[in-house]
Amino acid sequence: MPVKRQPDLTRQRLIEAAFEEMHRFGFRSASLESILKDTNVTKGALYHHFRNKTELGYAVVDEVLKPWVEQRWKPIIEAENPIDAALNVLKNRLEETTDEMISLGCPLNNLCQEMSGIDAGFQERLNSIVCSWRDGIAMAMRRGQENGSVRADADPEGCAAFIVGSIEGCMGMAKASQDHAILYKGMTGLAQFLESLRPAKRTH
Amino acid sequence: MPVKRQPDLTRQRLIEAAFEEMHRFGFRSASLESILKDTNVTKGALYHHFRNKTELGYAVVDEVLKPWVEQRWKPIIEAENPIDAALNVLKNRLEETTDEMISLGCPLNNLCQEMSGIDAGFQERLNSIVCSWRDGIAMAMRRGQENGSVRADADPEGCAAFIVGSIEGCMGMAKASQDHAILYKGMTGLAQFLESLRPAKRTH
DNA sequence: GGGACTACATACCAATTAGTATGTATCGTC
DNA sequence: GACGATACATACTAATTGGTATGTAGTCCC
Repeated sequence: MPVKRQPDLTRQRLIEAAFEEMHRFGFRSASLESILKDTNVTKGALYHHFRNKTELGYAVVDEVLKPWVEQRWKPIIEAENPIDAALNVLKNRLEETTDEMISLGCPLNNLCQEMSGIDAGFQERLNSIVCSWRDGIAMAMRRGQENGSVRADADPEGCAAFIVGSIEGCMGMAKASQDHAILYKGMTGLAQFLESLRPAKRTH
Repeated sequence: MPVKRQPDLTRQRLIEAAFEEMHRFGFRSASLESILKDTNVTKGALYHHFRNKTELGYAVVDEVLKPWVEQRWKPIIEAENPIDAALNVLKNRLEETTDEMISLGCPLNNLCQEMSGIDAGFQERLNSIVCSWRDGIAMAMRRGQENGSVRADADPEGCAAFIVGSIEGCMGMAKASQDHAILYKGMTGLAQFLESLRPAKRTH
């Protein structure tokens, strides 16, 4: 006899479909009907699992977007030599960024730009993701300064804000131009900046 | 006898109100009714001046957003020493960026992130703005390389893409965090990058 | 001043939206 | 196996949306 009810799976399918729909159209233009169609779930089921559209959006951020972001930048945050790690991760991210991702943009940045100014619930959740990314980089830089892989006069918080900002920004400009090459050029500039954070060679 | 009809002014008021509404809520969530309410213009008048909502949006981009952006970065593009000019403009922009602007985000970036992936008309128009900004910076850098104010081994196109990306990105992250300080930190990082573009001091 | 064109104004429409009310089948538990 | 709670399914609603049809008054030109 086949299993007829799998509430956890139903819920999971809903937030994953919602993530895609939101990535494509943004939260406010995401259509619940469209999500239901994609998942073959009914409206009754959706409103059983989520109180309203906003709660569904929050669940997407907490349960899909957050791990998605964290997993992507973990290598930098855990690295001994953050500059090497960052350059390596940047290269990998650059290679695996599909044309579709360029066209749709970074799901994190998309939501930030759409919702941060108009919904406190989204703002808090998204900011917590951005903050832990930024703080992770700053921490890695301080560790790098301790072990000598990062120059001592660099400001970890400032650099972290700049790095995160330029990554999201270059991704966004690549989306604006619908051109992968813009991302490549931007990341080359970032690589140059990262190199400048290495300690100066011994002169004597 | 008072003037009863001022079609040009009516049109201007509409696109300016639409610019504000779009800045606040994005294009798709911008409500025509709300724009009409703000301007005391009727629907008939609006649809006399614009064929549909999309054409209104295009007019906003071409006639309000484009000059708004161009005027803001003109000093860099025209400068003899682009690095000095950029640092100066950055400082000014930073000072004049209000809390409301942080909260709502850059109107250019907002629209790019919302519309580039889903409407070719917006994409082309917005991209033309981004491109002329980026190209202007690249041109200024080449000029700087010729007159010796920018190091010769820098890649103008790459740097321009990085500079524009990081400005928009840091602005976006400040919006995400709803914190002016993030913009300040990011722009400090950018200033550091710009300094690294100066020619190395003669060691001879 | 009269006709024609422009610049509006009003009222309406169809589609889509998030959300709800209510009914029913399945599931775990005793 | 009964019973209560969970997990759905169906049908509907109210509000908002962009867009249109049609009417009217100002404006310009001869």
